[in-house]
Amino acid sequence: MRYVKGHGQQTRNRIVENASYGLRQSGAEGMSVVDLMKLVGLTHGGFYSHFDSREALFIEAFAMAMDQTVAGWQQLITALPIEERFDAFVDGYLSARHRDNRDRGCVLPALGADIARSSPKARQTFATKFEEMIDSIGLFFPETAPEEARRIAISTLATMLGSIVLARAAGDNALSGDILEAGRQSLRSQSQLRKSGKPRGKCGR
Amino acid sequence: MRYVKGHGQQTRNRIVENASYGLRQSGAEGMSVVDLMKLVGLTHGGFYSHFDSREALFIEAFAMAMDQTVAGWQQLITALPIEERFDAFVDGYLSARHRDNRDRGCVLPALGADIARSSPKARQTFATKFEEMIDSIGLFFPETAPEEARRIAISTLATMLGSIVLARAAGDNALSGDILEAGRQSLRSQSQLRKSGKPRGKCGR
DNA sequence: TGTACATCAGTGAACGCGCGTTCACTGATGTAC
DNA sequence: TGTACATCAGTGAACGCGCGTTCACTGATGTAC
Repeated sequence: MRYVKGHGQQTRNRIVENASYGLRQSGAEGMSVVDLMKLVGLTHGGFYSHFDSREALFIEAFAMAMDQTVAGWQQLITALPIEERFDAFVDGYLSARHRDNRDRGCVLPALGADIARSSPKARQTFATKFEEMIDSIGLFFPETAPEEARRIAISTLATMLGSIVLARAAGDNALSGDILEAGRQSLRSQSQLRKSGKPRGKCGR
Repeated sequence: MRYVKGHGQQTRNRIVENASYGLRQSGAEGMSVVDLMKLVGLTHGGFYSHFDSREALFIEAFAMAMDQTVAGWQQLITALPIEERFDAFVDGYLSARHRDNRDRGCVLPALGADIARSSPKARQTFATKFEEMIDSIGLFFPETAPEEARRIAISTLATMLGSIVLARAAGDNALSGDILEAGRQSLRSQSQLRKSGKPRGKCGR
């Protein structure tokens, strides 16, 4: 083979990319090397020309899935005027379309629970990229103090990923719709309150 | 064997109970029949005296994990005066202890993503028991209209499970602590707002 | 320019392994007489 | 009360299967002369 220069690298990228989709679709344990290579259009033996092990690919594919997730957000976000961005982000995330398309969707609901059981390297990747996610969401709140923007970003992500996990578990029915709607309403009303400029009461201890 | 009457049923219960813990610890795919039976103190062959298949056990163990989760909440809740219940529930759920004890913790962060990939029977179980969870949380808001109590219950659960998923992925460090704290603050400030009796603005479309 | 060789992505049979599952068997108990 | 038999939870070897991984090989391309 080796048709053109850089062909090997290109194949390698295709493997990682397909793995990034397959992982989100089927979970960390759900995608075999044979199935993956079939998807790419090659036989399984060639896999080890590109990667030392399935685990090594997992690390890379997971990192790509995190990157693609953030990139998707940023693309959506920058196409809209500032004041519409947060609502559009929430509506896009908590949509039936996102619920029904695991493979191209956010990596957090798809692989979140798996990461806790993964290797230290994968978890380090998570920690680094998750900080990027937080910063990315934090841009929605330019007028808020950094520590509070960070808190809001984190709890927003938690609510969104939790809602998608529940909506996917429920399936495609009234309950699933209720779950998405509950998440949207909760995030929207919190957003509205922030916009109205009311100082939030310091609560607790 | 067969030492006493009902011994078989008792063993069966021990298998389901251990599976309910093992599933939450290791995920739907992570616990083998051999490992499970070792935990119970028996050899693997005996498993099929009690269950038709691993899948049949999964259904039952998952149902038990859902039941145990709700039962744990109700136990915690009824031990406190009404006005302290919600905060205590949130603090207990979004605690380092819960993060670090997957096997006895809430089934949603542990198995939520797996359910979407499970059999229709398991998903039906989820839908039924999840409604019980919602109703259980809804009791925290006795003065709120039922539909709104339902929405609040769902989004509260989503935020909590999402926070635990993220905190477990992060591990046991500052980021993990930030995630738990962000969830607590978000849920508390929403709770405070509801208590202050302000009519929430109908937002949207 | 033409020829011989090196390179290396990709092939596909084969490997050991752990899994879920089956099955002939064991042996302590309950039951019939 | 004592004996023979039925019951059935539990044992552990064995099964087929799919998995991740290895390896000798292929064959189109790049390179040296």
